[in-house]
Amino acid sequence: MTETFRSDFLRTLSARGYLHQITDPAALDAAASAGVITAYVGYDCTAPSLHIGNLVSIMMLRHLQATGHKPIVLMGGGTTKVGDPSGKDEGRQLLDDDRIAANMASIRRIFERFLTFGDGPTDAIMVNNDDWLSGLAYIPFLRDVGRHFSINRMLTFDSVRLRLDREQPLSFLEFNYMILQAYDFLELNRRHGCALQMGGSDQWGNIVNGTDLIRRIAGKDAFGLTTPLITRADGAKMGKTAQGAVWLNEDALPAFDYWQFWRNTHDADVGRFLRLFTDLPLEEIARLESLEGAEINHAKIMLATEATALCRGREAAEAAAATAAATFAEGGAGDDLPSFAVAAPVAIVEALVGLGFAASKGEARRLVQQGGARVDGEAAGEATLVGPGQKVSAGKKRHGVIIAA
RNA sequence: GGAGGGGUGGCCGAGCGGUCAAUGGCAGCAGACUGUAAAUCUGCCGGGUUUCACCCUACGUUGGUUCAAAUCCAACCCCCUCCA
Repeated sequence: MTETFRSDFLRTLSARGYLHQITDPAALDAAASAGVITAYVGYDCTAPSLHIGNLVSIMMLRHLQATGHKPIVLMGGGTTKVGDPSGKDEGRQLLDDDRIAANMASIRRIFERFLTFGDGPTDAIMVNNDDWLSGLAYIPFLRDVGRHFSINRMLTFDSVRLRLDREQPLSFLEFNYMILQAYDFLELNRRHGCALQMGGSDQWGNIVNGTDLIRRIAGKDAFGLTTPLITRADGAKMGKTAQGAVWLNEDALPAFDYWQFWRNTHDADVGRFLRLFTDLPLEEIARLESLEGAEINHAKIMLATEATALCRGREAAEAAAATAAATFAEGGAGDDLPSFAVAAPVAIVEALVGLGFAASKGEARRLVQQGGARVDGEAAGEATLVGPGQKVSAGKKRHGVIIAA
């Protein structure tokens, strides 16, 4: 996607590496140049927090708003009840309504960090597709919407075809997901004049279904845009750590850990991630990216602090950066480190488990035996006791402090 | 419906009566080297404990044979291939 765009919006997305496919690039560019366009991204409510994998699209909404357009955050309260079959071999476990509502409430908060909500023309709004999906009447829906979908064609979409090719079961419930998502787009087009749906490349099929449906029923043009799948330089899927997903919510992942995730980015990914996940100007990124050797650590610190500031606030980001500096550069301990409260000194093994650095005492013992456990920087033996005020480290990257109960 | 093959630790994949908590690879953890990077090398990698040992839980499910089963038998569940 290297063509030159006239609109700020597409120029920005293009320059920062967000573009994978666009249904009609020239027409979308013209529309974005001519006036305010309204665009949406849909989010599942399958977990209490979104994770790094959703961040690309969130940043895209941010750039959309920054370049003078209107973002809609669509919460998939209704579609989550169905489950997107894309890219999965097995049907997703169905969540009950309470769970979905709780997840949605928890997810909402993160968007306020990235977008400005309100009633103005380019203020972001948040809507829940359960509002229109749950009340749908089956027969009218089939007659109005269902008639526009060709089974023959749906069977050719990756999300469906891959399942069928592998002879994995695909329930009728899941088969309907793409129809509902297309209908969402139509509904948003009607209600809010939404003309663009964005998403990850795995959503292409679903998105195209939506633009087609709008053309057929409303007789209007609508656009779709997808981002590339973001992988790490070593090919691994991004955002997976040993502990699991990298969550955006503070209660699911402390700011310090979030900061550390970005700080540990591979050299080869730094430039790309700075463009995608921070607001830093491109010239500055080019400069940071050109640093070599140990110098590139400055770029990583910028990446970590800027990315954390967006998601958790500037204050939390600075605090995390300060903790990292105190802990790693000065060998001390920062305020953001995990802590474990004890009433009296305990065995090193207890402390390692208590701090969450080992899943079992056996694992903790192994850590000690291999010389990976340290107390205040000194290698610890199995007999070592630790008490309040001491710093306990597991390996070089995990540090915690013992506090008084 | 008939014939055959298969279900093993987070994943892939050996084992096919004792020496099996189960070869190997991936992932993960630690150590060395570094720059809190990558690559590389080394060690660890079910749980527990009073750790060179012992105990518990594990090889689809449930029973059985045996001093002894992931390995043999039966039934059941699920998956794959071919035939109808």
